[in-house]
Amino acid sequence: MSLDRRKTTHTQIEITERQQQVLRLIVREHVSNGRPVGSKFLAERYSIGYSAATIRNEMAELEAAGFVDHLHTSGGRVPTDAGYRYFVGHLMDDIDLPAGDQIMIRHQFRQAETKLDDWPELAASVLAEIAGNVSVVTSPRADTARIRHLELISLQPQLALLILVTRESTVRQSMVHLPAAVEQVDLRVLAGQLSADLAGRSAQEVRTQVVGSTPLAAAVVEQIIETLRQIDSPDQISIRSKGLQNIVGQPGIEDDDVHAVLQLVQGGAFLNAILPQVESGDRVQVFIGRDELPDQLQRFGVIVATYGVDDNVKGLIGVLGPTRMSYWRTISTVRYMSRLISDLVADLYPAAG
Amino acid sequence: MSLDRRKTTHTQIEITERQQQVLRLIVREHVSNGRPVGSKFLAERYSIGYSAATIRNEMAELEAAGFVDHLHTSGGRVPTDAGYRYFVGHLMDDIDLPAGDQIMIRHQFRQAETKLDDWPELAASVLAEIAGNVSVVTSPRADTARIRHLELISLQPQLALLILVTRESTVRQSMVHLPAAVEQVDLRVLAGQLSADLAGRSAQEVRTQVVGSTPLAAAVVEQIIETLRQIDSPDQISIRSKGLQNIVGQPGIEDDDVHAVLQLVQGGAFLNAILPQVESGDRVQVFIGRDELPDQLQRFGVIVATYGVDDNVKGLIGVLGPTRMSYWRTISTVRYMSRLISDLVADLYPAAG
DNA sequence: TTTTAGCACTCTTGTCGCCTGAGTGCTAAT
DNA sequence: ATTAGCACTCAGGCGACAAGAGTGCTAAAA
Repeated sequence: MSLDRRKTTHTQIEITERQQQVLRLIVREHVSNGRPVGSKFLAERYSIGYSAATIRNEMAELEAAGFVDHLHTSGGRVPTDAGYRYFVGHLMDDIDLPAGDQIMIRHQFRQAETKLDDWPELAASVLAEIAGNVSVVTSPRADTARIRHLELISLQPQLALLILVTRESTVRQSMVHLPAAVEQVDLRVLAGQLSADLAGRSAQEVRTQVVGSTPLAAAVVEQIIETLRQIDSPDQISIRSKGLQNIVGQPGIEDDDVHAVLQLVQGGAFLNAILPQVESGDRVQVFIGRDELPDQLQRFGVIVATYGVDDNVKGLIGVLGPTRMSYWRTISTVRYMSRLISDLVADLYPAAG
Repeated sequence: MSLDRRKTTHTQIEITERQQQVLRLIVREHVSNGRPVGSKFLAERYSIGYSAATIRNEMAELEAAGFVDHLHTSGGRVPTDAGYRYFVGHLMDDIDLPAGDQIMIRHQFRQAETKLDDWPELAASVLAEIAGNVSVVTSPRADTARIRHLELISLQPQLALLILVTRESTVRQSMVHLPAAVEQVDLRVLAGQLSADLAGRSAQEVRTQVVGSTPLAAAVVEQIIETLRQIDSPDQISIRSKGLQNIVGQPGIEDDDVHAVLQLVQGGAFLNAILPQVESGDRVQVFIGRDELPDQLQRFGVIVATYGVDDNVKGLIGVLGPTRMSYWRTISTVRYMSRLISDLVADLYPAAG
C-alpha cells in the first residue's frame, strides 16, 4: 500500500532542488502557523546557507510555476492548491505513523469487536481524534447483497418484524404487513423455510425465482426484495462522521465553509461528491481544493482510502480538513486505519469471497 | 400532552398586562431580527396606543424584574434567559403545528417503516429541517433489556457472529471467540436452545441462572451477558443529530459556541448533560441558557420531549438552538413529532408492556 | 554567473479621533 | 398616568496615521 502519486506526476514542472526546499519550508511553516510566510522570516528562523534575497528570488520562480501565491503586494507567500499537491507528491517523507499513535489507535479500536454494530462510528471517533480533523467512514458494502439468514417476529396479528442478515453481516430490520393474522410459530416455520430456500441469493435472483406459493410468503418475499434493493442502492450508504468541531475557528476557514461542510457531510451529498473520483485499490488518495473537490470545499483537502476484502465487500475511510493541514500525518493515519479495518472486515465477512 | 409550565411558575414576579405586551413584542422582534430592540422602534413599527416614552418606562420595569437587559447604555433591549422563560411560560400562544407542516412531516416520516433500522436518523433529519435548528434523537431504550431471540453464525472455525434481538427489537451483533472449532449446524442447534431457554431474561437473570453446561455454551452466554449489559449501560445510548449547519453564522453565536455544540453533540456529552433534568411524561420541556444548561451552552435553548410507551420503552427527541429562536414553532414541532414516534414505537414494541 | 546587501515601495494591521444614529434616563408639562 | 423634550451615552463607520513585514529591483560582491 503506497501513496498514489499519479495525480501530481503529470504536472511535471521543473523545479530546482533549492526551490523544492523553499517550497517545503513554506508549506511546513504555513501549515503550523497559518500565516503567510516571508523570505526574511525563513532566512532568520532556519539557518540555511541562503540569504533572504536569494529566497525571494526562488519564491518568485515558485510563484511563476504556480506553486505559491501572495494575496497582497507585501504579505508573504502562501502555498496554492498546486503547491500542496506538489508537496504531497514529491516533497513529503512517506514514513509510517509513529508507533505511539499506532498503539493508541489499536487500543481504542479494540472494543470494536464487542460493539460490532457501530464499529464505523467508533472508527470515525478514533480517526477524528488522531487526525485532528473531520473523519468520514462508510459502512462496508458488497456489490450485490446476498441473503444469509432471515427471521420473522410477530408484532401484532397482522404485523411482523423482518430481520434480514446478509452474507456480509449487514443486518436490516423492516416491518411486514401480513395479509392475514399469523401466529409466531407459523412465522418461525416460514422464516426457516425461506432462510433455507433463499440463502445466498441476491435481490435479482429472489425476484426471478418462483416464490410466493401463499399470499403470506409473497408478502414477506416482497419485503425481502425491497430490503435487499435498499441495501444495494448506492444513495443509501450510511456514513459516519466525527470531529466536525475541529474545523471551526481555523484561520482561513470562514463560517460559510463550516456551513458547507456540515451540510455536505450530514446530508450525504459529501459522499456523492467524492465517491466517483475514488478508485478502489491499495492506495491512499488525496484531493486538494479547487478542481479536485466540489466548489463549496475549495478551502479543504480530502484524504481517502478504501478498505475491504476481495474487491467485493468494501468501504471508504477518510479525513476532511483545511488545505492547510498536516498531510503526512493524516495520510499515514488514514493508511494505518484502513489496514486495521480491512483486517476486521476480513474476519467478519469470510463468506464474501 | 401540554406544555410544562412549572419551571417558570415558581418565579412569579408581578408584571402588568402592558409590560407583558411589551415583553412579548421585544421577544418576537428580537427573535426575528436578531438585533436589540428599542423603544422608538417599537412605537413606530407597531401602532399601539403608547408612546416611546411609555414603552421606555415599561422597559425599565422589565429590566428591574430581570426579563430584559441592555448591554450598552444606548443599545436597545434584549430578552434575558429569564425573559425567554417567562415568554415561553406565559406569553406564548400554545397552538398546534400548522397543518401544512404536519403533512410534510408525516409524508417524510413515512419511509421510516421500511427503513426501520435507522428511523432515529430519519426523524432527526425531518426535525432538523422543519425546526431549522439542531435536532437530537436517541434510540429507544428499555429499563432493562430482555432477550427475545438470538442467532449464531459461523465466521471461522473458532469465531462466530452473535446476533441478539431484544424484546424491544434492538438488534446487536458481536463476535464470540469459541473454545473449539464448531460447525454451523451445531451453532444453529445451540442458538435455538439458548433462544428458548433465555427468552425474556435480562442480563441479571441470565447471569444467576445455571448455564454453561459446556465450554462452548459458557463462552456464548458470557458474550450474551456482555452485550445485554452494553445495551443497558446508560452511556451507550446512541444519539442521532442533524441540522448542525443551522447554528453557524447566527447573530450572537460565536465560533466558540459552535465548537462547543459540535463537541457536545458528537461526543455524547450533550446527552449526559441534559438527561438528568428530563422527566419522562407527556410534557414538552424547555431549558434555556444559563442555570438550565451546561456552561458551554449559555447561549442556547433546548426543547425536549420523551417518546415511548408504558414508561418502559422510551427515548428522547429534542431541538437545540440559540436562545433567540422561535419557541412556539419549535415546541409544537417537537410535540407533534414525539407523538408520531410514540405511535411508531407502539407498533414496533408491543411485547414491552 | 550567482549571490547578496541595500533601498524604495506597498500593503496590512492597529490605533486614534471624529461623527452619526439610535437609544436611554430624566424632567417638566399635559 | 402619560407624553414631549432634551441632554447624554455608546457602538459602528470612516479617514488619517504610524509601525511592521515583505516585496522587487538594482548594483555590488563573490
